[in-house]
Amino acid sequence: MAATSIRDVASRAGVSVGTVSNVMNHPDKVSAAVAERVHAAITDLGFVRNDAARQLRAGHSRTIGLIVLDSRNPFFTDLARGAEDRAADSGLVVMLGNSGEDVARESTYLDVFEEQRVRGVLISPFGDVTARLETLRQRGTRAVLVDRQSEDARFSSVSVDDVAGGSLAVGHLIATGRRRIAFVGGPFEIRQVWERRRGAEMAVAAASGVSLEIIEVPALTVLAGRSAGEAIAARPAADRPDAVFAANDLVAMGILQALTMRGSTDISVPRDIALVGYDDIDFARAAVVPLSSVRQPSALIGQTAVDILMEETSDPALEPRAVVFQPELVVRESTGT
Amino acid sequence: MAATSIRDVASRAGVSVGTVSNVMNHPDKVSAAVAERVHAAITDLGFVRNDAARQLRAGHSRTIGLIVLDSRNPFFTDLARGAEDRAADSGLVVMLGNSGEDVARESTYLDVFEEQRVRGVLISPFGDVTARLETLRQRGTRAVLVDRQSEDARFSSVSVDDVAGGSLAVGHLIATGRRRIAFVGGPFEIRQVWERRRGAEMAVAAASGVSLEIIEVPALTVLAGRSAGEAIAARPAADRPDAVFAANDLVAMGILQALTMRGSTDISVPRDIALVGYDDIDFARAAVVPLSSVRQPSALIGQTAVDILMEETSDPALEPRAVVFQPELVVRESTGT
DNA sequence: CACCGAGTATGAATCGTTTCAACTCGTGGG
DNA sequence: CCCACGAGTTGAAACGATTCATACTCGGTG
Repeated sequence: MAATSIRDVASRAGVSVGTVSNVMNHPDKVSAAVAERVHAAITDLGFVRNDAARQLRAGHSRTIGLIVLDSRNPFFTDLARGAEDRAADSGLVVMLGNSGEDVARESTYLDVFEEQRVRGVLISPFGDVTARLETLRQRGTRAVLVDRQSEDARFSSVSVDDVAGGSLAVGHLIATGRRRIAFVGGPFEIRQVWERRRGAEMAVAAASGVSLEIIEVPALTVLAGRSAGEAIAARPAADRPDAVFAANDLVAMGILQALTMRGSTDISVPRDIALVGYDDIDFARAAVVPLSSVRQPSALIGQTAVDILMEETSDPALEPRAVVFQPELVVRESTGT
Repeated sequence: MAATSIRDVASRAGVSVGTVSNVMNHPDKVSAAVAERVHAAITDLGFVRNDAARQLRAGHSRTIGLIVLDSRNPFFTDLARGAEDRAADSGLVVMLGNSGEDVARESTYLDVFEEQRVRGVLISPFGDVTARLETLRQRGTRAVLVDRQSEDARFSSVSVDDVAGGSLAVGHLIATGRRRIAFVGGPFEIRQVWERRRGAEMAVAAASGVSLEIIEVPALTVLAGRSAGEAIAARPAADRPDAVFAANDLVAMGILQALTMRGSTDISVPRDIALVGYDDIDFARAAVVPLSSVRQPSALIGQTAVDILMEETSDPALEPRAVVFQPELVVRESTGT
């Protein structure tokens, strides 16, 4: 509770508080001898700058807020990692908030981040937050959407073309001879889910004799995937799809577990049902049946988002811009032979 | 850039700043009529409290710092999730820092968190941080170790008995008839790794005719595991261990990938090599061969750590205490028939 | 010898909130 | 009719770092 302040340092070093501040923030304005003495005083007293005071004066903090849909999804931890690394380059820290696909939590995090006067917010939105982000901006806090484009281009965004990804996945299934395809995903309020589905529908429409069944799940989790997989396995063989495109890898792995773990009925992946996931998380390749998946440059998304945020905060007049990466199909055994 | 302050709110509501503050922090001290007017003014002006100013006055912030060894390891994201949830109950936010098994980053995060005057630090230490944490405490910032016990009981900790876990894993391997066991893990500066190894050694010592080989890896990652697995697979069959205990599930999954993916040599898990991991992450059960693992109550660790931190900050005189959970073996196919 | 300017150092003002002692005012008891 | 009391309200002080106009110091120049 010593609570040594800059004033204590000043008096011990025999200089004024302004000088101490200069030593720390504008070393060029200070003579070597004085700097030396001040540094000695700082270490002697174990002085640690109070960031709250600094930021009160500065008007903004040294942190970036990041809100993700699911902090347990490796895709988002990779994204966060990318953001964190890039932020560190600018001496910033990332505060990670997990909305868990819950509008209340999402909103709470926005509140907290605004009270903290974060440098900016990176958000993978769940609810309809455009209005909220608009008022945020009016009050001086920028936001960049991650993993999703701003529908009306009012905010910068870094995303991946999910429609293309969906087409890629289902196009591949069709090319390998599948005809009764199921899309497993949800909730559809998540735009990414919706767009992957749209991509799937486009691929189906472009082929002939191919059907697409939509199986909605309540969340993009392994558990939800397992339930969906069990439901599929419980059907008579003739009613089952011969291929499944899951909205992300967690769901895909849940489905895979359900299909492969039931001892009695023998459903083989990929023989009976081919399976494609989305995100290409590290664990996908280590799955029971190594999972084909649509790869997104997760860390790069986080890095780019931070870059854009830094540009925008240094020049607030900048027009919002949308960076869109292209996804890439990774074929493994779950759709192979 | 409106930067509406509490003063603006006060003048618009026709009251003093003290009253506005009371409306927000001590509603009981304020008449209903005035509270009403103040709330109206707040919404009219879109006032958002400046947390920096609040915390400057209060002397501490509303955040908790958490430093983990590897933010990509599901064990730690689960732990973080537990901490985050519990913190939210007290209106706090968790700042997540990833040391990535790097002393410099770890130290930087400690610096940043101290400047931010966080409520407390939860840390899964990598380097030798006791001295550092000691000075932190002297200056008023408490720390709680997570996933590791404080050797000299100077800090509270929430951990799991890693020696017991190691014994559990290797005991199980021995009980199922394995005799040439390998422990794959590292770096040994990570105490958890060291203790799991110790547990393994104890189990081996308690049996007869069982050997334990130590294979060191540079990090607890899938990649490191894969290299180790490849090295094992490259040996002549007679030189290979008949069981492997991996220091965590990431390493185990890497090993599994290496053993199962090489087309030529046919090594079967568990027939030729049984495999046990550690942490029982969600993905372990979905692995190529569902992975036996030692389960830790990850989220509970995070929750408990926050609880302890809250207790200690509200009563700084409290003696440090160590909560130790017991691990649990989960048997799946990788060590089964 | 007075004056200049570059190079340094000073310290009061400032950021926005919370706290707290002091004040106001209406009410009920004596 | 006065006083004491309590509930409600006020406004200035404090938190600690940064900024910036001001002041000081010296060596050099006209």
